[in-house]
Amino acid sequence: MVTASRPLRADAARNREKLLTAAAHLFAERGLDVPLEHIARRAEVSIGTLYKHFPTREDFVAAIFPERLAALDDIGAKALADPDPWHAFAGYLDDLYALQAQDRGLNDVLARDLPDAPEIVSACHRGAGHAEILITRAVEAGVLRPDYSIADMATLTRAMAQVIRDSPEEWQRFLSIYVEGLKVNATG
Amino acid sequence: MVTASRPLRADAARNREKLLTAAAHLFAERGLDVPLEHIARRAEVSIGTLYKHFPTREDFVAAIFPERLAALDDIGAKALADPDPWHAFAGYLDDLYALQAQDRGLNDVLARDLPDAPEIVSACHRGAGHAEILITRAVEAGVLRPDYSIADMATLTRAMAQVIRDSPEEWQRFLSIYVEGLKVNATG
DNA sequence: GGCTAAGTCGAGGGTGCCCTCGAATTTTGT
DNA sequence: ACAAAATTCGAGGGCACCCTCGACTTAGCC
Repeated sequence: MVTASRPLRADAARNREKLLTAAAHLFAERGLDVPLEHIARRAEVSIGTLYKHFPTREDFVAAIFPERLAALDDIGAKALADPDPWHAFAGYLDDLYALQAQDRGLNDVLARDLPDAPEIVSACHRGAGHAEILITRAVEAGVLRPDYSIADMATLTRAMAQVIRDSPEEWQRFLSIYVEGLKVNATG
Repeated sequence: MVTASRPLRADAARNREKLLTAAAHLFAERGLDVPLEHIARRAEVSIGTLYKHFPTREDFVAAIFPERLAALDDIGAKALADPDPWHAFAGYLDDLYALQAQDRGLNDVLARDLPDAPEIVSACHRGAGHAEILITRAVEAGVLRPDYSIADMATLTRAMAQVIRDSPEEWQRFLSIYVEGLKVNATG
């Protein structure tokens, strides 16, 4: 399936690179919805060339985010290595949203249901896998409310995306209140 | 300032009414960003006539929402009448977001900083006044975490707006978790 | 009925974004 | 150095939305 197409011509490779870094910057600064024309301009390349290399916005997303989503695995690994189930779980949330807060584009990727690139989907699945384990552990240790689920985390993620967007200074406080509500001793 | 302009001609009054109800429905169903052309179409009135009556989108908002925001006062009054400070506070939040969940347009109005119509602003101020009292009461009763503020509620409102938008079945659960985190016994 | 002010209409101009396609240009292999 | 292949370019067509304006219609008054 994947045709091992002959290498790109020198100028094409250069332009592809320029487009990629332009898109990476603009996504991070302005989110996933930047006009493609802005990307082309910033890359100092014509709009036609942009479409030659990346026929759809999704192609940009697929090229840029899998690498960034690797950070998710790091965060997951770090949390899984933590022997304290509560600290592991809460730390995971902190790290996850800190990541989102740094990158408007990533924030969009994780908040939307949309992005369909298979590599993105699988990265999210891996992330959900880690989260699942962290949740189970914390529940079994009796420190996390027993009905907590991945679905709740998905909802939280969309809410956090919004909070990060409109008040980037307050997301930590907001999260800490929510997390407080998850502690098992709080139930009742 | 307010010129007591002579009464509208019959057809004009009729059209104004049609526009208002069309806008009210569309705002509630689709949110504040519906194309004005859709409102005109639904009202069976030309786009020119729409602009005659409501030169800006804000004019629609200003005409429609003050009435709906009256519900805020009811909710506030109900909560203030509740002798249990915790129940009053938590009930206020429940009622407020239930209101938002029923009306996509209202959800937008309360989530955005934008809408500048003076009547909207004052309704929100009144709402904030009630909330302030409820917070103070609950804090003084020792049931609400003492550092909780109106600013936190504003953040919550934006977060809830998002949750309501993309998972209308889950906002109650989400809110209940958050509120759990606010109980004073939960701190620590 | 007829006059006039008030109101209605919708074509059309403006903007911003999307995407395509053929002509012009550049790289690369010989 | 040259031709073929690959790539670039950007004008321009499409679409959705915004808003205006002058020609037409109608309500309301005598």
